Amino acid sequence: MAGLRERKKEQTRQRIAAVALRLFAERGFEAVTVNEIAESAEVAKATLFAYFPSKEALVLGGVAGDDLAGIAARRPPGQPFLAALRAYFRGLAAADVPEAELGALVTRVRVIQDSPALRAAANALLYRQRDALAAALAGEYGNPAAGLIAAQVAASLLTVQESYFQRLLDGMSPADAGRLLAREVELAFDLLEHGVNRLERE
Amino acid sequence: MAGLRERKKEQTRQRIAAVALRLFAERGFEAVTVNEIAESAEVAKATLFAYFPSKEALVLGGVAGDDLAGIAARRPPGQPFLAALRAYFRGLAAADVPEAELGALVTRVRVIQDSPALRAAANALLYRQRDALAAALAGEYGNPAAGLIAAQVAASLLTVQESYFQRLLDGMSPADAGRLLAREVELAFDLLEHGVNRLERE
DNA sequence: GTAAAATTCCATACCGAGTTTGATTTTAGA
DNA sequence: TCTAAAATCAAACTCGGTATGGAATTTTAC
Repeated sequence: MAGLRERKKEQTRQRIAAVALRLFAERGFEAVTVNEIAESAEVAKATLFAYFPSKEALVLGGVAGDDLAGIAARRPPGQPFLAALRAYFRGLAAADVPEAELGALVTRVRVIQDSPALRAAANALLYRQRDALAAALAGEYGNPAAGLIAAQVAASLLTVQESYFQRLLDGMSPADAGRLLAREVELAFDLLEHGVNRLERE
Repeated sequence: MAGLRERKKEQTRQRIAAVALRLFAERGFEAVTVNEIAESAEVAKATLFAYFPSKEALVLGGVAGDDLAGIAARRPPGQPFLAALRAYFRGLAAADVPEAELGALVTRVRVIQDSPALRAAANALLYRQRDALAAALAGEYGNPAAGLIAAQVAASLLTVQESYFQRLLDGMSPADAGRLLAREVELAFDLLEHGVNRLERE
């Protein structure tokens, strides 16, 4: 299976992505041209675009996002979908990031946040999540409601994620950021379940 | 004030936008080049880009979006902000689109919906709304909550708007679409105020 | 082990969006 | 009418991305 060809391809792919991320981190996404990346990675530009469909994909290529629709669809029968999602994100917040990966993660997040084009591309991933979740909920809630709920869920989770990453970028320790993340996850789901009115009363 | 200079600029601006929209409607956003548009409008490409910062702006230039933050900030004292927004959108849904503008509106919406690039650009406008609303609500709800609420509100209104436009594109009469829109506005705000749990009980 | 088939890679030329430049025209205002 | 500011223009340029056709490499079949 893993013939020479496959191995070399994987090496090349990773080399290109690593070179790109390093250059982006040094000088910013828009200030680096794909020609430079190709040159630094010692491939032709056409080869680079054979591995990655766009400049944005050099950074976002591996980012799949959370499979909201799948989590909702695979939940135990009888469990409300918001409870399933809450449990999933509670787990994510509790699992701390391995020290080894933290630096690379923060670098990548900083590169993304600093570039409007990358933020837009990341948002496009979210819109697909939203639509998939809406489809998964349509049977249960009917059609105008399912779309609204999915939109609110996706928007909430994006916001939670954004502020978590922002805290890491601001230099907060991963442990502290994780704790705040956990609280924000609970707040987000409370809000989704009970609405703004409930919040005001507290 | 409105000297010859200003009048000619306005004419040129509108001529460019009108030519662009016509070409986009005929052949699709990505199939028309800005060179063609400039040629058809009888201006140089550089002039076109002096009027519009991007190809997308040729379609979205006049679209400001609803000023969510302003509506929240200017509401009568004592009124909850969701009530103010609900009243505003209720008014929008009740006011029917003038027959004369309908064709142009539907054309523009179709062009936008048919183009990923334009949809992405339209979404970027929404993100600014979201952030402005979050800032306006920060004093009242504190910071993690205000961001979450603003995200839910913005996402909900986008969804409502999307399905309204979709119905117009599907050929539904503006009157019928308006009635459904009114119902969806109420649903969206009910959901925002009381959460998903309340919905399930109905 | 070797030849053919498939795949990968590269150099180059090309396209379209958007910017820059510097010259030319048009308008405003005295 | 004369001048200064503003608008327009053509042309060349940058950058992301695609197409092409051939060269190099790996796989596979014998």
